Amino acid sequence: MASSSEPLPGTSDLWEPEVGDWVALEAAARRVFGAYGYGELRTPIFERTDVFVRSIGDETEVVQKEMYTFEDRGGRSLTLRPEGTAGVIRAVANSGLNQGDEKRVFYMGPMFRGERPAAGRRRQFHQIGVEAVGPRDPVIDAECIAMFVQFLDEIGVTGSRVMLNTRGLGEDRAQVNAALRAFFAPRAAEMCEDCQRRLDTNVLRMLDCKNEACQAIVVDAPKMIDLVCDESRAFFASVCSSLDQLGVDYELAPRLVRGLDYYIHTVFEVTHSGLGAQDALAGGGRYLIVPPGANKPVDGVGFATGMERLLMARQSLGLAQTARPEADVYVVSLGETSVAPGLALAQEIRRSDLGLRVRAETSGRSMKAQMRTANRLGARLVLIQGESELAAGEVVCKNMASSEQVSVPRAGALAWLRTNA
RNA sequence: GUGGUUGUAGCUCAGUUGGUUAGAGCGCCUGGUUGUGGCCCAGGAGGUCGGGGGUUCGAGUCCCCUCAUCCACCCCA
Repeated sequence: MASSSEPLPGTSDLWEPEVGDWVALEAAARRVFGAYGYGELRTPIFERTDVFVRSIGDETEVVQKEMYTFEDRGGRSLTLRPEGTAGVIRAVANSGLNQGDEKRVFYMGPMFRGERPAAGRRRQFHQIGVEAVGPRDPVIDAECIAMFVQFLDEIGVTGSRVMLNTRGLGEDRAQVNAALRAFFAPRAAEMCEDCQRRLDTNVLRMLDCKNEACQAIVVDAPKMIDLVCDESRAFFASVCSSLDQLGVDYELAPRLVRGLDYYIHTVFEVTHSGLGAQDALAGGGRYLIVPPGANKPVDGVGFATGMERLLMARQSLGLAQTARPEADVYVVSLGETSVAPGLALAQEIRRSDLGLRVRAETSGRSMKAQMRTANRLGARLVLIQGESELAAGEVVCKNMASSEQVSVPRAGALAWLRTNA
């Protein structure tokens, strides 16, 4: 295929009618999240690099090898956002967050990670995310998950699973790591290379290694819930009971840890079997992030879901795409002198309150060619205004489905459309 | 970053052990109706066989390199 006109690897052009599916998804998100009192926030697509490094964690996979980072003309290091939370926290802090304030926001848009593309993984991908910033309240964690479940329900995605775990508080980290190291150290020799390295760099991650040999060992590893402090245990119990009350089904996933450093307490992932190797439909949890320029951390809970993956899930369920015709009305002109009047007629319809999508002949082709075009565009109605109609001050109005057509006075064309559209 | 897969017309794909001007279906255009679409019929346009190099009398077919696709690993949405 032609190479220079192709989009960059891991990116793509999105055309109708697929765009219609995306718009529908976005509309559903706005409706559902709005119903929970969340408002839309649009943050920049790039930020100072440290906005991401400091909140996501400089030891994480995302920061170490996946970010699109560049220098601007002033020599500042900037980065295309690899996820949404860091920017939202920066924006919330910038807008002023008083003690006791709660900011509920959602966002949607492109994110960028320099990974190798695969099923459900793109370099430019699109997330819809939600953040409740302010209170550290387990009920909000539960409500957040319930909200996403409702969203899935409304867009017809069935068969997903909610996986839930806790990471404990930051203060637990040293103790948790020590306990896990004590468990893994004697068995490290039997585990994969990555895990042997992780023993020193990131013990937590050993818990969700997918290597078979490692999994056999991990099964017997101490569970997070048993390693964290009493406060964390109580918090987690509260999240679970709230979910029960909200009627949300979930599964405990003792080995779920997630890849970003800012998480505390609740972490969750929603998986779906129709996605391929990357089976996460959404992921999120509670976090503690120090916004740039601040010295006090900000509490929050949220999640992000991948639009591409939501669409994949829908497709795996056989949910039809919403193909829609390109036009509702086509205006046919016959003869050079009738083209301009035809365009004027089209303009009149477009300016009316009918809300019809109108295409009109611009180059004076044969009637057959124009009718074919009208048919191809999916136009339900055709208005024919040739030279003889112009002379008589009339318009021939045709219903494509029934093939019936009538001649009406030019002034009555809009009225005909109103009753036949 | 590693491994595998695929790359022929706008789309989906054929293309026999390398052999003359590269094919089909769909789509598109024109005509069959001096002003009427869909169905049908006839005709037509459209291809640097992803790109570069090599082997050969001869390469879409074989070899090397490169680019891109899809998938998997890593990790994640």
